[in-house]
Amino acid sequence: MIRPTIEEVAALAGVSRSTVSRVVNGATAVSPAALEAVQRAIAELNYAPNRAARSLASRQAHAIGLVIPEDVARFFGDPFLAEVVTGVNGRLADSDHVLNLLIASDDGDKMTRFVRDGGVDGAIIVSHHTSDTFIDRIMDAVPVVFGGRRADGRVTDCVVDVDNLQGGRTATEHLLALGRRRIATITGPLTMAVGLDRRDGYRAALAAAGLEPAGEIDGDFRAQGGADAARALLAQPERPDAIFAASDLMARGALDVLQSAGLRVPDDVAVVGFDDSAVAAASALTSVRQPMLRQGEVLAELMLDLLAGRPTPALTVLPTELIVRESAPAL
Amino acid sequence: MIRPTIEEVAALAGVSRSTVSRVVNGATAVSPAALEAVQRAIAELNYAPNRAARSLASRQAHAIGLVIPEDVARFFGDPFLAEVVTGVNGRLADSDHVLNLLIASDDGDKMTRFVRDGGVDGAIIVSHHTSDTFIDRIMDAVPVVFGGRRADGRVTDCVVDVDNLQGGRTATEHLLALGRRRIATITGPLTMAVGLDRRDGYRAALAAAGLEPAGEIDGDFRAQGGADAARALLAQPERPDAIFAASDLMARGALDVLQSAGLRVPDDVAVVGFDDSAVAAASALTSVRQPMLRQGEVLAELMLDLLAGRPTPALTVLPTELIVRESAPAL
DNA sequence: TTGAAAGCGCTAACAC
DNA sequence: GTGTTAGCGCTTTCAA
Repeated sequence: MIRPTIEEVAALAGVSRSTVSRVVNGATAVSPAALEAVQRAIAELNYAPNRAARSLASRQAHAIGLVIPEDVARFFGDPFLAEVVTGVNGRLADSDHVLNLLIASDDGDKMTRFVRDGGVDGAIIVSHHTSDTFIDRIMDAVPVVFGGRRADGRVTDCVVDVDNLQGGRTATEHLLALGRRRIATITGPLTMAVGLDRRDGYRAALAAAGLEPAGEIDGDFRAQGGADAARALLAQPERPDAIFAASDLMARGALDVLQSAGLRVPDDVAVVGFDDSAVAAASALTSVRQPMLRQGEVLAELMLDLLAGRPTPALTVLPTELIVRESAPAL
Repeated sequence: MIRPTIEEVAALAGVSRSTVSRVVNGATAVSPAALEAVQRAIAELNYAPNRAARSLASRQAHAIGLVIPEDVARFFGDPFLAEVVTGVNGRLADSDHVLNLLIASDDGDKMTRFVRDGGVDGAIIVSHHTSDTFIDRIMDAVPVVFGGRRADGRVTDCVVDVDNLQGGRTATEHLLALGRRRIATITGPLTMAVGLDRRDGYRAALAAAGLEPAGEIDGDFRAQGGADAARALLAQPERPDAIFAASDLMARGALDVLQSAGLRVPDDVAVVGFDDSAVAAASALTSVRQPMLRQGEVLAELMLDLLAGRPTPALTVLPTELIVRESAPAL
């Protein structure tokens, strides 16, 4: 498998290397005749430009990195993130950038160096925490697009967020409309903006109704965390009559615990989740739907815009929608 | 953020570029004095070699790709794969290769081209199906290491497998020892060697006991698939008294269905899963443990060996172990 | 042990 | 529209 060089293509097509290069890079000014000759030669030789050479000369990697936080298992277990990645990948499919999922390893900063040394042209960061130290180091090397605001309030160029505040509020209002008065919440990590926002939406709705939270416990977005949190909630002196969990996975964990405790859902405890992922449908869970795939697509789109020097909005907020199912049915 | 070049480092250290290059690439023959001067200069300038230039000159990407099958959601949802990736990443941490997770998109072959154009030095392929067309195309471009045999029986250089046959057999024998006689299985995809092997182990154990399978249904490794399969099993004229599911996720899905159907586990139906992932522990599920992290580490290790030209075994088989919990307790 | 010199395969001015 | 000419920043013989 010897790869042909641009030189050979040029020779076969009877043109210069420059012309071949022009064709390869979306010919702006090439005669139809030359264009065709080159395309034919490329096809015949099965030519593909050498990435390293191209990067070196053009100072572009033609690759976009999507940074996966160190805790790979958590990232992989999250249906929301899977959808986001799918969206990003889909949008990038017909660009000439490849997607590289990069793991943010702690040790020696490998990922950071890769990014800084020109491994990618830009980075998409999702599922980030206040404790992530790599963010600043890659931000001053390449353009970065964030899925979700930075929880520490740092300013960033470009973020795609979901209206988590409204989502938390809607979920809680639904529970209130159902007549529930002892509403608890299982939050996401409070080191993440999503975690904070959903909780704040919950608080806002309760406050508007003149009620106090009936319990706020961090469930870390995972099923196990949700189960643990639910147990803690049940151990409280006054049992909640409703739970708003900031992710479907946590809601699902809570559902298991409620069931084991012999409590009926929604009769004894109504439950609302967040994401409207496959788990929600499978568990008849009322959930706040967020456009996961779309978020990925927008993230990719913005990155492409940024790289092309097109103007981009600093903040894009995507809407949420309450999907009502049996765990907290309509009145 | 202007990156210093090797030239500047050389100047500061008072040596030639060649010497700096030698130091950067694991100095084979550099005087202690030069070595130190260079190291000091590198530190002072915060120098890191330009990836593209390095790749171009050395014809090495210093990167290893781990190919993620198109169906991102399935890959991400699988705790086994998350562990494997963690293992690979961990082993690669102190090598000078970065790990790139690459998504095998269908359209236009983006990932394949990336690999063939020198984007990575080698590829690790896990979770592959007989229908995957990209495999052959990357195999003739770079060294490839497989997690799991190819289900179509094609010969490959280097595969790391788990003793799935034995695992399936052990699980089934345990159920037999419990006195179960109508044992059904929920298989993984039969387009994957793991799927086939675990089922064959199950069959072998039954055959040895002179029994027939009480049902074999494909559950695709996911919770939803496991639930659907369990429903199909319950719809059969004779209800199974035990189920061996080829993954914990499927076992978990089955557990839910059994519970909804008012059946007691293990009294009415005993259940054994596979993976011994977090779900198993959380659900008190008896499961066949496979060394997931270790598999990732071995995969990475072999790739590194391959790239270094060291001899590598064509097949490495890792052992499994039955972990007994309440869903199929010890006698 | 070290340096000089010749590229790696491509892009990007610049001239034609 | 097209070719010529320089490099991009590094590795790597080859001599010294």
